[in-house]
Amino acid sequence: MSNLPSPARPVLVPSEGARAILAAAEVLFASRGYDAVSMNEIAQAAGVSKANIFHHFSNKKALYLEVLRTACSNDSAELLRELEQQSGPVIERLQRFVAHHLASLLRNERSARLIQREVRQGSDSRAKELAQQVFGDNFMRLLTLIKAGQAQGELRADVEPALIVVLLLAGNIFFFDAHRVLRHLPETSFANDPADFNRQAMELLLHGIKPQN
Amino acid sequence: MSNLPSPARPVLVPSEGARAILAAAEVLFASRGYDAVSMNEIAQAAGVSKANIFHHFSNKKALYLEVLRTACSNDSAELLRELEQQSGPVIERLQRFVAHHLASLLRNERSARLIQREVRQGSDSRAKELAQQVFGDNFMRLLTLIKAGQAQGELRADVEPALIVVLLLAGNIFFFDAHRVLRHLPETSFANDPADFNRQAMELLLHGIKPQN
DNA sequence: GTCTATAAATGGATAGAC
DNA sequence: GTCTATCCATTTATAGAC
Repeated sequence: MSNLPSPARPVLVPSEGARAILAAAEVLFASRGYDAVSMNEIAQAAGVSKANIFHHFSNKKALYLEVLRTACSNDSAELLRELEQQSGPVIERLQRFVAHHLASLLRNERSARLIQREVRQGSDSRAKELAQQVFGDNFMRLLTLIKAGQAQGELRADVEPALIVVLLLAGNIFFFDAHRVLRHLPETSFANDPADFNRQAMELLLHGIKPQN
Repeated sequence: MSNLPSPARPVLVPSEGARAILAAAEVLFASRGYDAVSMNEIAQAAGVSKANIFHHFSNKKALYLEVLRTACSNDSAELLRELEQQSGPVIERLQRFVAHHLASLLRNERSARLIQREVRQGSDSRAKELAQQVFGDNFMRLLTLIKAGQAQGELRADVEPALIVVLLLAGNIFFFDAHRVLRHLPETSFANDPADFNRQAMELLLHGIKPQN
């Protein structure tokens, strides 16, 4: 996969056929990955001819990148909005964000899977692109939120803020990835209840697993 | 993908050619996934003819499952050994395990990626198989370790033990998946130093991110 | 924009000699 | 066990009519 399409590109309004193709492709690419899905299959799912796909998209890779691009911008925009509209104590804001983030992952499962695939198997230059164009804004906003909490004494000041961000996200993403497997392991009732997982994980992260003296 | 091969299967010693094929296939499947890799490619990488692969393995899926099976048993065995040889205070044992686990993920990057792919895109019945046959033992051992810590007062008793296990693993797996991307985000010096990440993350998980009053 | 028909290449898998 | 040669289905992509 080559570069992520530049955001300053002229975005034409897609025709009805094109939208049907994009929607069908998103479902298929997300659930089985780029290589396992054929253009034939996409055409059938979209209810158009295979040649019609090549009329709207120059080749398979271009179609995939278009699917990926819209997934990225949708998800990213949604989370950014959430982060901006926040108010109140930092801890509560973090709690709301984390809950919203996990719910958003589960609700937009397809986009999330697409993006994660890129994170994991993309090249090094692609990792940089993703960091800057997709995750950069959200990450920095979380960072400043946490620094604000530290400045006000709501959070410990002797911890790297980025580490807190990472642990918050790690829990959510692990839950998203693994809850199907977790359910089959012992004593994991929370695996069926994302909100409950969020509550317990946040409580744990706030107070630690050591008894308070 | 059908069932994981039964562990009680008669394991014949593989010939030299078969081992070369398995090794080449592991590299390719791990880095690009099942569908993106062709038998032609594997043959070239292994330095044998394509027909020879079909002599040793009945078809592509069988080859893939064999690769996966050895990856699972190797990784799982290594971690089980680590957990069994442990002694000392529970917190220190957890710390050693977590460090060992992350190092093992990074060292055996290929096996880890193969197994993770199965966790993420496998069917529901496959998720159950993985939970029981691959992760079950390690998970339960960690569980009893944490319960021991709670019983002795080393750890808070009012937290679900499985949740602690999940958060420990989540940090490691997130680091493993995302450190390439993390490196390009601001203030993430720990992204280049797994041991440092482990230290800081464990400290945070032990004491929490709230100031101790 | 949409289609049918077809090209050109590659995919997994087999036959049969050595 | 290993090879060359081949089969056949499927793949991406194009040509050209409507």
